[in-house]
Amino acid sequence: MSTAVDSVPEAMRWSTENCTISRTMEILGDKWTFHVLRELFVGVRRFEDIRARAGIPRQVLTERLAALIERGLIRRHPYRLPGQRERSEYRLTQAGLDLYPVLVAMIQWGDQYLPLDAGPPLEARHRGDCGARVTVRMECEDGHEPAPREVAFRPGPGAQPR
Amino acid sequence: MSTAVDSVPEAMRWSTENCTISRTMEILGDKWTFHVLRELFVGVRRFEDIRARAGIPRQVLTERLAALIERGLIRRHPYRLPGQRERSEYRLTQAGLDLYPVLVAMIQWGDQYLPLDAGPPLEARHRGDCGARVTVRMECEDGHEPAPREVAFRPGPGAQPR
DNA sequence: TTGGCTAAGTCTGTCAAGTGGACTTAGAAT
DNA sequence: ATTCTAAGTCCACTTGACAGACTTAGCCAA
Repeated sequence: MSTAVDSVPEAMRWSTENCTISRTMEILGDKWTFHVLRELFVGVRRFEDIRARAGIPRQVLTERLAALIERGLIRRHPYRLPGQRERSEYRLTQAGLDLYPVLVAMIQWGDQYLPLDAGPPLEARHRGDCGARVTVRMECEDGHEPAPREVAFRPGPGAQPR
Repeated sequence: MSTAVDSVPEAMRWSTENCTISRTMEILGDKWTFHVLRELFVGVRRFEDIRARAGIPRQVLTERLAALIERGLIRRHPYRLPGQRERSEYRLTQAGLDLYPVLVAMIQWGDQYLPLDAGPPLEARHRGDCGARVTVRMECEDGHEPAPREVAFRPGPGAQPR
């Protein structure tokens, strides 16, 4: 069934140049970067451990860690195993930790649309006594909880005409 | 300052094989796929419009659209401009729309850590009368709102030992 | 009925990036 | 001196991105 002509979508009038999603994806938008972040989020912090668990080529890992440091998402932290020289661990900074909602949202989506028979392999939980499962939800400033279809992206104050 | 040896992180005992983040990133984890999704989320649905706005090579766009269709995130929808033959638009399915929290979380992070002088170029808003800004927040099942440091990823029922 | 127009591809050669495997490095222990 | 290890570099190879030209299929005007 063919549709009547929609008017040109409003978004066509605005530039994609400075889009926040693009700029965020410049940093995260890479398969390996996400694998690295996952390892750091689950507490694996050493080069060799990350490499072996995530199956990343060394060169790529070196490059991605350097990029994440430069972007301020992680920092080096020296450690020393007994009988060995000092080495570096990589830890999330506050900026990195603040990606939690992104990762939790991804897990939530994946658990819904790519479920495993055995159940979710990874769960976000409230640390400490509480221990309850953590989810993300959308909420508007008036306190509603809009369903996906009730949400729309609109140009904000920083939008540039094309 | 070097640290005492941490015990081996618990995550090291579990496989990354079936990790939900990885499996989700198989689908989303690509710069261009995200650009395509952004266009669809802001309402740009036609091949040429997406290509031109996002600056995607045609071949790549063809390939990514096919992949998104196969994964069930988008579907083709025929349309007809006056005086032209029928063509296809691409629209988000429910599965695609349910990525809203992921995109909103990314925008929220980007607006915080990669801010523009002019303000956010893109805002998520509650459609219709409300029109208020939409954000995502983490919440645990006991009703707390944990800060990032209070959240932890733990192996769930589907976790596989290595 | 020919030729032009357009959106949506397809084709091609080039070049950058990812990849697996071997090699190197720097402290510490033997 | 030699060995060990985590971290990193080097190399050759292959895959994928890329820009630009070309193709296709309906519709229209002349």
